[in-house]
Amino acid sequence: MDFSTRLRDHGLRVTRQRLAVLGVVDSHPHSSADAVAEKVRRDLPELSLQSVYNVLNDLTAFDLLRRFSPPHSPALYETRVGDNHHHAVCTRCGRVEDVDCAVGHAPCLTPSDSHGMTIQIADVLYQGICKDCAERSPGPAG
Amino acid sequence: MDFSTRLRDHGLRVTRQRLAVLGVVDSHPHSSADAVAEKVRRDLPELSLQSVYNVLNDLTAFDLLRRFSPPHSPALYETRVGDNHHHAVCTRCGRVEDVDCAVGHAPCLTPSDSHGMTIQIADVLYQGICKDCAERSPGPAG
DNA sequence: CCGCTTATTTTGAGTAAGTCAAGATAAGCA
DNA sequence: TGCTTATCTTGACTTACTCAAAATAAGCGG
Ligand SMILES: [Mn+2]
Ligand SMILES: [Mn+2]
Ligand SMILES: [Zn+2]
Ligand SMILES: [Zn+2]
Repeated sequence: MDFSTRLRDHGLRVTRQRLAVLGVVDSHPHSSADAVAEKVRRDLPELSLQSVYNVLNDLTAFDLLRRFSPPHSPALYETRVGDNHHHAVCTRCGRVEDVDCAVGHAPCLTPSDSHGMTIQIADVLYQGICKDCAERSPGPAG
Repeated sequence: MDFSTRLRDHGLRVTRQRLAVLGVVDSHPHSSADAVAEKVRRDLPELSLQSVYNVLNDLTAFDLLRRFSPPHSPALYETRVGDNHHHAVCTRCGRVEDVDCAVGHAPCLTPSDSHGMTIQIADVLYQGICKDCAERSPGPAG
């Protein structure tokens, strides 16, 4: 189902700004608001940064986008929603990779004890050193 | 082992500021920098917020503290390090609870495929509705 | 297609969280 | 006790993001 249809299905208006943001996030997963703005402006130079934030927030609320917040980084966005996949972040260069759920189907949604909380999302963030950074300087973490 | 010893073991100086911050974080796990500053100032009124950031950053780097960054929240700190435990955050009230690793001992450290990255930390962040918030208004997520 | 309604975007200001750098202070050692 | 330099404080600054009001334009009824 294309983005226009999905927007309409939620009662949201189909605007150039929303379609452009969705297109950029779709082709550049794990982009920050700034990065999205910069790329969208190649097609839509007059796009305001505020609109990028508006669009990202609205579409995240309606689950057309997914947001996650790695440490030392602005929030990142992707169109891959609903599959509870995880992320690995390189602590040296910030590189982000998708990681499928470790132990079969969404096991992370059933924690051993959650103090009576009803869990809806499990965001798993792996932190480590990516291959390139390890080759560049094989020392310990940093 | 007490905090002074652990500081010295890393070649770090033992200062009132560091001990006070460690004490507050220890008795108030999952505190933000602001919250730490406010509580430390009951004993050490002249403590600067910049020093709180300095101390939290330095001690996190030496693994005397652990930091994590829930969405829509400043970074939170705790003294419970090295056991790879996880966190559940209420999306309504922000409450944070510790959650032991779901599937035995640190399974989260071995993701199915990490694109060649050497994983060192797995931060699992469960998001949901806490018991109190659910009782207050039992509707769907918020 | 036209005009209306109101969601969306833009503009401009403002805030929260945290960093950077220079000088003052004090921890640890001789 | 005095020296060295890590640490702390002060003050300015940045980044990431929010808030509110005015301008624009999407979608609908005619
Ligand atoms: Mn992803
Ligand atoms: Mn904890
Ligand atoms: Zn890397
Ligand atoms: Zn709650």
